[in-house]
Amino acid sequence: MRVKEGNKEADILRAAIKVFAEHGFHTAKIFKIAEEANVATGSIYLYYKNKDAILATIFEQLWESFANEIIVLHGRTDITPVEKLDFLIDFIFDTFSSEPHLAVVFVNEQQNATKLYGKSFEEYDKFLQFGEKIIDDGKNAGFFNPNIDVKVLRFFLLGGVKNLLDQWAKDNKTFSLSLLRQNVKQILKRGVLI
Amino acid sequence: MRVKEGNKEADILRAAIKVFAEHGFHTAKIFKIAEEANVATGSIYLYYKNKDAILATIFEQLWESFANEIIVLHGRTDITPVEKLDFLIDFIFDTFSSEPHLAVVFVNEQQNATKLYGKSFEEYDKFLQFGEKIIDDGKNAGFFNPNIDVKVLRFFLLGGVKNLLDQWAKDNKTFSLSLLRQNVKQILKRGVLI
DNA sequence: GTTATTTTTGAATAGTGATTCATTAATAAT
DNA sequence: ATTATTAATGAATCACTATTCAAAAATAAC
Repeated sequence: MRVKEGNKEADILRAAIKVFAEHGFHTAKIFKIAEEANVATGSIYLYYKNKDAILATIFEQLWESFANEIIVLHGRTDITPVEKLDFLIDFIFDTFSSEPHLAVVFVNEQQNATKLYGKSFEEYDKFLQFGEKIIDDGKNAGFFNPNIDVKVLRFFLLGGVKNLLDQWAKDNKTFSLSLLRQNVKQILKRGVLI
Repeated sequence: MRVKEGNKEADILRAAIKVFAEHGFHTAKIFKIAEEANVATGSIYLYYKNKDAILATIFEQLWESFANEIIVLHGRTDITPVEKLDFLIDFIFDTFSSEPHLAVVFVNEQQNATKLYGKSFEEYDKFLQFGEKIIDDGKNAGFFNPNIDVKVLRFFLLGGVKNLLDQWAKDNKTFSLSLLRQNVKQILKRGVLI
């Protein structure tokens, strides 16, 4: 009996992230992903049902990781809601700075991914839900301005961070990510006025 | 001699914005756009070279409008840089709230549009460039915090607003846009802390 | 009413690339 | 060494849809 060597499933996913980032989901060729993963075209279908399933897996894993992190943060009692937001921003920046291709896919292919069913929705919803809780806690504890709508903050922050990371990844990482995240935290907390 | 009736070119563009918003650029069918515009499939090619060209035109027109607005704002001497930012946010919100489909296309198809050459780059660059100028002016005049990187602010703000509008459009416009824009302005200026 | 000119149509074409599957390769078991 | 079983291959298939273009329709000019 023959046995599997290496981890082709992971190789393919890694390759797909790269190719999706470079070409976009729809213009990315399965052939190119196979090449990048050092497998034959057909092998991809041994590990993934089809092209859509590859994208779905990328988002599933990503949102799962984000949801897990935010749930842990929400549960902590040793830090304030303000610090929780800080750590969340750190986590997002850390994730994408170690995988720039993933940042690009995350920003550009959400729409395509949204069309596919599955676990990704659950985890994404969880992420939003606990983000909302942290902000509500922050309001109740008197840290955050109660006039600011929680949905607005949630989407504005997420969208702003996503766009920044996308630009950073496309700009070949020329500007410093740590400056970037400092700035985001500052804008968020204090605004831009003197 | 036969003469053109109506404005098919504009009809097609309008239809394309709708179909692109609903299905995404790559899964949008030319046939569907034609149907939506009440023309035959082939007629589309009398007015646009190909599918790409339709998307390019959408972005060209949009960025041209944004660039024009920001240039006028930048030139005004009767308002402060803070007010200029305010008005810019208003302009963006006004544009997209009157055309929700356009908001969705704008958010999701930028990557596809970026691949196409042409005027759109120029106008987009102009937009960013004058945005930068307004912020620099604001720093020099002592309104804005000089520690905040102008590129960060620019992309963060743009990304945040884009994401908000996208959610708003997809959410069938259930929440109030004017609340939304108030919140954005407030977060931007004062942050979220009390 | 006929002709000339321009617009519009929509079925046929043609290119593309995702997916399949018959074949080959590799290893384990005996 | 042989057989059984699973992994991997990649050329062939097949579905899909953007684009083309020959024909039809509409109007203007006379």
